[in-house]
Amino acid sequence: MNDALTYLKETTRFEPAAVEARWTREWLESRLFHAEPDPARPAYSIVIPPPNVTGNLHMGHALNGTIQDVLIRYHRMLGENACWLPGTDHAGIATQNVVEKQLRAQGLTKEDVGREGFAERVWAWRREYGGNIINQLKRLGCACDYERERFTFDDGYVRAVLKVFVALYKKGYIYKDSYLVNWCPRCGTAISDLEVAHVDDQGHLYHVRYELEGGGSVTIATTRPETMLGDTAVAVNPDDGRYVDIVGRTAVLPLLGRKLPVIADARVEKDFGSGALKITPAHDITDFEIGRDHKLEAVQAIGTRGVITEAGGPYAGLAIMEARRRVIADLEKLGALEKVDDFPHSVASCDRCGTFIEPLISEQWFMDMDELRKPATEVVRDGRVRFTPERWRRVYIDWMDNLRPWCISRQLWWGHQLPVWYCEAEGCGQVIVEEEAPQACPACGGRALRRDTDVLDTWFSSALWPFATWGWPDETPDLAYFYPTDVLSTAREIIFLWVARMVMMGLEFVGEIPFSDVYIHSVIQAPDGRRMSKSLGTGIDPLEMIDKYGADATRFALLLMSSTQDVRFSEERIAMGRGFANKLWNASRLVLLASESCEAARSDAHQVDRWIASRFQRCVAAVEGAVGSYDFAHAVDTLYHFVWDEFCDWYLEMVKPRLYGDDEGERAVAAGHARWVLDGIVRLLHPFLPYVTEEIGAQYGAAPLLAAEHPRRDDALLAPDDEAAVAQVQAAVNAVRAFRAESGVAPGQVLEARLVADEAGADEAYRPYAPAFRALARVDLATDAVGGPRALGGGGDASVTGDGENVLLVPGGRLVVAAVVDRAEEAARLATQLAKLEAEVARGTAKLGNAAFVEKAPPAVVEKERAKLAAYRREAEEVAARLAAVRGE
RNA sequence: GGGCGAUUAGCUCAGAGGUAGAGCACCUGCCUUACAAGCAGGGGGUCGCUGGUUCGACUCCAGCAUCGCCCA
Repeated sequence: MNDALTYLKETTRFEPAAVEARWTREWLESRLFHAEPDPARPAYSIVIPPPNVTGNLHMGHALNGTIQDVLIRYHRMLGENACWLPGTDHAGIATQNVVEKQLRAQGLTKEDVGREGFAERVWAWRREYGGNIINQLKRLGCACDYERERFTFDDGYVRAVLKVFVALYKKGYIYKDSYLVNWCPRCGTAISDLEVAHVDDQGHLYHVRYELEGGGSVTIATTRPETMLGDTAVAVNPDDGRYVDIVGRTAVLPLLGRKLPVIADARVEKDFGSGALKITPAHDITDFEIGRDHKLEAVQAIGTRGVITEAGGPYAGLAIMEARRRVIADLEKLGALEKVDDFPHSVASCDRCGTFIEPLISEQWFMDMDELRKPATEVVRDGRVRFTPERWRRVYIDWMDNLRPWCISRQLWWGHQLPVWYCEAEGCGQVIVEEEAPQACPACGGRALRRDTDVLDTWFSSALWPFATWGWPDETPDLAYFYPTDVLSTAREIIFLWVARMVMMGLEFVGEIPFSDVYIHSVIQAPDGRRMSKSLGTGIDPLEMIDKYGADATRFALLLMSSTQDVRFSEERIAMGRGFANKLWNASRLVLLASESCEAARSDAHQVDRWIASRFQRCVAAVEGAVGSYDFAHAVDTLYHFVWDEFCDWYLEMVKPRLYGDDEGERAVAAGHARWVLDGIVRLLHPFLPYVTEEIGAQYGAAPLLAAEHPRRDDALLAPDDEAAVAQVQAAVNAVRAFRAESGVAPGQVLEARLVADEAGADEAYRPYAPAFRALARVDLATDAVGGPRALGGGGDASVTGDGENVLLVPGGRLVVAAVVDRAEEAARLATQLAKLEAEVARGTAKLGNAAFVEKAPPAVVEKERAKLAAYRREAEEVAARLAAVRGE
């Protein structure tokens, strides 16, 4: 016996760890995952939604990686030239935070090492850890074209980013403006709306009285009393009768004494608090807009580090919360604090670090989206870009319809620095925006040029991912061949972060959509239904699951879990996946060891062979349909049940007698067919469970399966008659098994049985299955054609009422099983059976007794009910007769 | 505040206008030569609530409740 056979024979459990390591290595070494443009074949391409370079694989990545891998392997096996491009984005804030933390551990700040030194350290960090997440995908079995791995800071990519910036600037879409932005005092940068998280907080609503010049007062309500240091007006709604008289008067800001005009503006909600609003244009978006329209001064009371500025007078230098406490205390002393209510509200915080966001007026670069969004919305409206599940389409369109200018500048040291230079020459003020650093000012010739220190939002560069990764702006063969890509598979919040921006940029710069399908996958929650997150301690590491159960098992479970919008993580399902991989491995051992040397060869000589071939076609069709509609849960569920329930539990059990029989020719036919089915299963399953299938395929020379052909459905192999016949045999075997278990007949005991057919020929259908009955039900089956229905227990047929004989109703007749059973137990068994049958008869009688049903239901449904009722009646009568006989009546 | 989704067995989830399903857990019996990570059998659910449509609703419609997510 050779080594391979010994391995197969001795490995009674599929052990993933060693197998996975070996195949991962071989796959990578063989460059199997690599693809090159080949005009002779259709392209199928996916770009990975680039994970954060500082990230580690979490469940969402694992699910998304599995989905993309299924698609890539599936399409590759269909003969398409499939390429999955991996990579990471440079994650401005996150990476800067990581490296700053590293510096802090050495007692340094980024200012200590300088901007260039800092960049060097980021690159050093990236060289060491930046490959983590992509390497983790390898453990999942992901067939990425790793040779094509890209990073948003690759040289070519940087060129693309600068080109896009310059082009959009020259079109007038990108501009610099002073505007209220979300400012993170801890990160020290502006961030976009999408980087702001809203968290519920139990706050307070402070009612503060502002005196009016010339007598009287107005009471305003605010949740952030410290911002009053930046107040420049008091506003009321023009329709608010309570306040019409004071509009145009002047209020006096308590504590600072600043004079505030009382203005009327429709944006003030009459129902909020007292109906009068303090206006702080520098620190609130609504106030900013009101201030702009009323030409109010914007007093910046809070600085970029979250500290009160000089404008705050005696409070200058205080941190925000401390300033709030002092302001409240001082207002109280003044008697200006009228009351404080509990007030639950939501607070904006930085998505990255959790610090409360300060809306702040500052000079930033913005990108106007008005022109870009129109075509990007249109391609979704007209279906050129499809969303699955379809409901996300509207989410995309709604978001697009409400787009505001995008703040694209960040005050970070890690990112694509703006290609913007300012001429420092006295009185020149020229702004130069070019891809290449200018030598001199084109306006005045001055050589003193200062580059803008801001960098671009990471998503500005990620938006170019579907085409910059293929070599754009150069017109590369890769770009021509692989773009547009086929599908972007991602999480729902990414619809805004990337999907929308990728579509806009793809249309603007390549003139084509970046992908035709967007698949939005499930969110995997913690087992208790909470969000899976590291900070909550609810995260579950997919790599631990892979270590414990194997990559195939993990993939299987993730796919099975991926059916709805949110789904709870279930480790049991991973165990289920492990069981499945093991089952498949063992079924393969049976087939391969039963026929050490034979070729897969389909045979249609036996009904059971035709049956499994037919069932397999149905499975292939179901998988094809499921993958085609991104319904991965159904695909794996179908495969699981076909392999386990039909192939293992029925087909292999029924084919065993032939596989182990004396007839050599018959053995070869059975083994050849079993191998044919096994090979089909292995190829069909490969995109889902790549490791175990590859390991099995290698045992008979089919590996690498990625280069094999995916099974195509062949309707010529569908055999409904054979399926119906085998279903009868299954029902008969089940009847015997149930009888044995319920009657306490020893499992090992072989029983004699005769089939009494109701209809001529019914026994013939069973005759070829005598060996199967012995193997599956442990009965020696003799068939006995007696023709025509006959009553039981009427005294005319002693054989079916004799002692030690038991009648089981099976399709097409009755099975008379010889077994001495306890009469009382048998009577109880029959009584239970009779009760069930009588209940069915009652149900059917009632239904057919309903005139409305008979009149209005489709005739086929009524007919079906009638037939069922007749069958139940007959069975009930027979069981009743048998029961009477057993009871000796 | 707006939107989306979920609510089915003890748990995690499928399903679907015509008699409720799986895996795990549980009970009974089996180490039957591929697999005890297995095999066979079994118990267990007024399908969140209230109305409506229909001959018939777990399924379709409306409202409500609870939970979750996304957006503001």
